[in-house]
Amino acid sequence: MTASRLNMNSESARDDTTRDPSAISRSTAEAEGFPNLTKPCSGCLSRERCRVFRLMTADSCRQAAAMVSRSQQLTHGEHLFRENDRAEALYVIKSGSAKVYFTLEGGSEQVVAFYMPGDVLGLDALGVELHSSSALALESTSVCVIPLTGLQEACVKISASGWHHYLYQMFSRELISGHRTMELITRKDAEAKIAIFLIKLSRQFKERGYSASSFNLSMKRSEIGSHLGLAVETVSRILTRFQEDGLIRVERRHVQIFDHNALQAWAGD
Amino acid sequence: MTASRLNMNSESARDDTTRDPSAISRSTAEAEGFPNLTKPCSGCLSRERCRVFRLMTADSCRQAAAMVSRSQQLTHGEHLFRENDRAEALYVIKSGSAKVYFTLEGGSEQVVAFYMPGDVLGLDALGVELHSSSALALESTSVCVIPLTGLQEACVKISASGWHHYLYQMFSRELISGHRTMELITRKDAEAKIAIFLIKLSRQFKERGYSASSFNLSMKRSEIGSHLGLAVETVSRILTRFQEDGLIRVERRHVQIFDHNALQAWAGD
DNA sequence: CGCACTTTTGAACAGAATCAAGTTTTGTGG
DNA sequence: CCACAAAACTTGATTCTGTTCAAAAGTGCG
Repeated sequence: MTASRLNMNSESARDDTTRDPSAISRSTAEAEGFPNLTKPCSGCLSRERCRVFRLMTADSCRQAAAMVSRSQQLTHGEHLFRENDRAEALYVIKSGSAKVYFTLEGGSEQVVAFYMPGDVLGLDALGVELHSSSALALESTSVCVIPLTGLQEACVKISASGWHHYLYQMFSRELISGHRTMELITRKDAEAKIAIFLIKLSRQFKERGYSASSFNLSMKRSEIGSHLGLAVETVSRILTRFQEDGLIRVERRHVQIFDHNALQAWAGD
Repeated sequence: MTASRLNMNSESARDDTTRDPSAISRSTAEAEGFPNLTKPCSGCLSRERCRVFRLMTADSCRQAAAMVSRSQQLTHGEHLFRENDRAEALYVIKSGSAKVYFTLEGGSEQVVAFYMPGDVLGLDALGVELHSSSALALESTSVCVIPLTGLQEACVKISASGWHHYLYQMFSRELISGHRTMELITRKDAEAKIAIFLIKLSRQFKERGYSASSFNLSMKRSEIGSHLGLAVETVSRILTRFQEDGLIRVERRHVQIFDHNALQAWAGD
């Protein structure tokens, strides 16, 4: 790797060396001497699903030790950061889930997105001083904290090895994801919103090695509603309707998907 | 300026030297020798409203010459880039306006945002290979093209002077702006959407030195509708209603705002 | 066990979409 | 430069989706 690559797709970013387990242990071995963590990421159970880790090549992985200072545990309902908090770190979810939201004038809240293991939180405050949104754990959640000071040092030290590029990639993905959410919200059809929401969740669980057809929602109906621009009652009603039609089974927070194709049909129109 | 600052608000980013005209000419004089443009930005009429320029300190301003390779003219309806185009540059609008949108399955389009002079387009593709959206000029528009290759070189050469920081700042602002748009779309009230839209436009014109109470819309009603999640007819109806109530006067694309407070009242609820 | 919160369900209402013309504007070619 | 066609905008009537209001049932936790 020669120079910072501003423009590169994820395929080419995944060097073979990153996928080679021996390369990883080599890099972690060389990381000795960094105070906070001697074996960066190597002990992390969520390593393979971590967006940051997946983007790293062996070269820059070596530097991760300087950045990943600590792991943080959150219980259900605890905040990772709040609106107007000073931005201090990026956070990668190791296990559990979180919602990012902000408070509207009326006191109600707008859920921007839900995040799962491997997802990165806090990008929206990387370039500005304060967080403009709040992040709250929806269940027992552990996150990997990457302090901005450490990130800054790492970026300067190894600016040639493309750390910035990883950040740009994360930013772009976040922007695109936001655009898709806009599309989702603007769809007039409530059935389509719910169908798309379920399909997206299903895909995300599958990507993380869990069942695509049986999973637990970590968010309340009202949070789903806030995210999709629907009233709680509508969310509830449509979930019930989908169940009555045999597409899914919902019991409290547990969801089973029986007819993925039918869901996709609802999503399509 | 010592090191890359990942976290800094816009106030501190605006060094006094940036605001000092003599410092600007000094830096542009030093830029001699760069092939493409001997006086970077100094001849640009939109310099003061350019988000990129405003973020630059005198130090990094000197490097702009290497990056700003050319100015590009677009006529009404011309594309700056399209979905799935290879990402090649960032674009700063010098004059005119543009919409960023993407096409939905049904063939309809989702307008992500409108952009005015000084705004930066193309960030969503900086970290990935392809544009996920299209950008189209809504009128005669001139843009400043910053090729990614040049940007890349500049970032490597002067990584210590904070160019990356400017990009992060732009990214964060873009993300936050997207979140606000989500809020706008989720508001159920069509009147509020239009009122907020008008107030935002008014503010943007004012920021750029134009009248806040009399301006021309560069977008069609249908584009406003697509952006706000409303049918064309609803946009038209509400504009008419606002006019009947004496809040505004709309004639084709020309808008006059008579009662800003009343608009704000509609926006609030 | 009781209280608070979440979820479900029902009924009525309201807001915005849709459908359907009609009007105005814009653009194009003769 | 005018005539004609296409696009953009407006206006009205109707329909319908999803909200709101209301209340009950289920769940969880101290």
